[in-house]
Amino acid sequence: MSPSDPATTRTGRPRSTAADAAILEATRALLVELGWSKLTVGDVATRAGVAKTTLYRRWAGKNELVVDAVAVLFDELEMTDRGSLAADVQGVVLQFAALLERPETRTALMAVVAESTRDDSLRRRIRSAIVERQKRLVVLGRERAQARGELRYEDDPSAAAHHADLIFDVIAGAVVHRTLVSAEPVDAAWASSFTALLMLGLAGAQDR
Amino acid sequence: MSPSDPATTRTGRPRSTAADAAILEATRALLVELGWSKLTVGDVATRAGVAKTTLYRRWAGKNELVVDAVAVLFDELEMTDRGSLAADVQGVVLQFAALLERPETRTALMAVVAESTRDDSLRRRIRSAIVERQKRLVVLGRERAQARGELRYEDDPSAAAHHADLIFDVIAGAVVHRTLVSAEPVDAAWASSFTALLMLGLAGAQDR
DNA sequence: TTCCTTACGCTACGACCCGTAGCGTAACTG
DNA sequence: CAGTTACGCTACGGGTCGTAGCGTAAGGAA
Repeated sequence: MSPSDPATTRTGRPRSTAADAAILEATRALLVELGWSKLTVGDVATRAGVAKTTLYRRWAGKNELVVDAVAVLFDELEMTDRGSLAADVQGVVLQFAALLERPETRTALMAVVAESTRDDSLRRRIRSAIVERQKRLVVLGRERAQARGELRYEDDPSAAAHHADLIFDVIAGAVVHRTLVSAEPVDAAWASSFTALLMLGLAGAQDR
Repeated sequence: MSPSDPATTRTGRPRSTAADAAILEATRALLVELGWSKLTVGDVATRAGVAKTTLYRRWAGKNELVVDAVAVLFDELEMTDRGSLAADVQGVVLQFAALLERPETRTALMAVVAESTRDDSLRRRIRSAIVERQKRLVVLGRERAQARGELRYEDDPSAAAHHADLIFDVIAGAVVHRTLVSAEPVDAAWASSFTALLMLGLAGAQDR
């Protein structure tokens, strides 16, 4: 996470971990105040009480900085066992939606994804810092459902991985699209309808 | 679409519709070559063979310009009747995925959505120019499925609209997320798995 | 035709942001 | 203590933005 890892730096003055924290904190604050497009690296450095050169020693630019600044927010996501697959899905949907309600993530998430379409290293950074964190919840929820007998265990491990990826894209994609593209709230009612659709399918969801 | 609408301009020299077309075409070409972040308004004007001031007379800035330039690509989307709801879903998924494979849309779509989180007028422009165009397909597919007897007719028109919105967010969201966030291809196999999930639900999709 | 109005191409401009270089100083190591 | 790296600061060239001002071009109205 923080670029000041003493494992690589043996001698000389060590990187200030306080500067790391101040920079990331300032980045989040300015994302709230200004949004992605008006955020400048110089502003972040000033707000953090740090020289611009200090910031550039740690991050290559705005993209990488914002990814790291926002990534920690995804640690809030957790998968409490709610007793059934449907309840777990609904819970994770509402948690993820709450995260996307925050102005930092709202303005930053799609922006860095857009940038990543032309920058492979940025895409990998997003994957490891953000995407994998969310996907863990899906894998965990699936395992719980299998233990409950709500879902079958897959024989083929490759098919199981593909299935988990599919579920992940459907859940995360629907919430993101609803929030940022359709720009309508993910409330309990929507989460309930979505969960029903996911559990029962198009035809089945109409008959509940 | 094109900002040169003679309805408002009565007297004086009319706007050049050729300039409109050249600007939008140049925008798409430079989106392919440079991507969203490195695209500059000055470059577009030069490529279009037009003065920068001419461009600014028509569009407020990069955001609005790119939305209009990309919007026409969504006219390609069409809903041919494939005989069943599942086939229609799979068809529309593959069509939308093909659109997202194009470098113009790939780099531009999420970027303007990200911008729109802080710009209401841009959000409305995206909605009318892009989102509504896609949503029509969902509404049409639903009506066909109802006519076939695959889906029930809803009594409450408000519930029907919510249901269509939900389906739209699920389909479009999953395809976008798979393509741009997970950065993996939407091929026939994925489309088939997704369609099965949407038709049968989580448990049902495992038993096909 | 002659006027009036608006669009066009061109140039120039201040403002802003980027990313880096160079310097003297600070902090930690052997 | 000497060696090494980080820090704050200043300054800079390069690029983009969005606008103003000019003379000219292309239509409509008297």
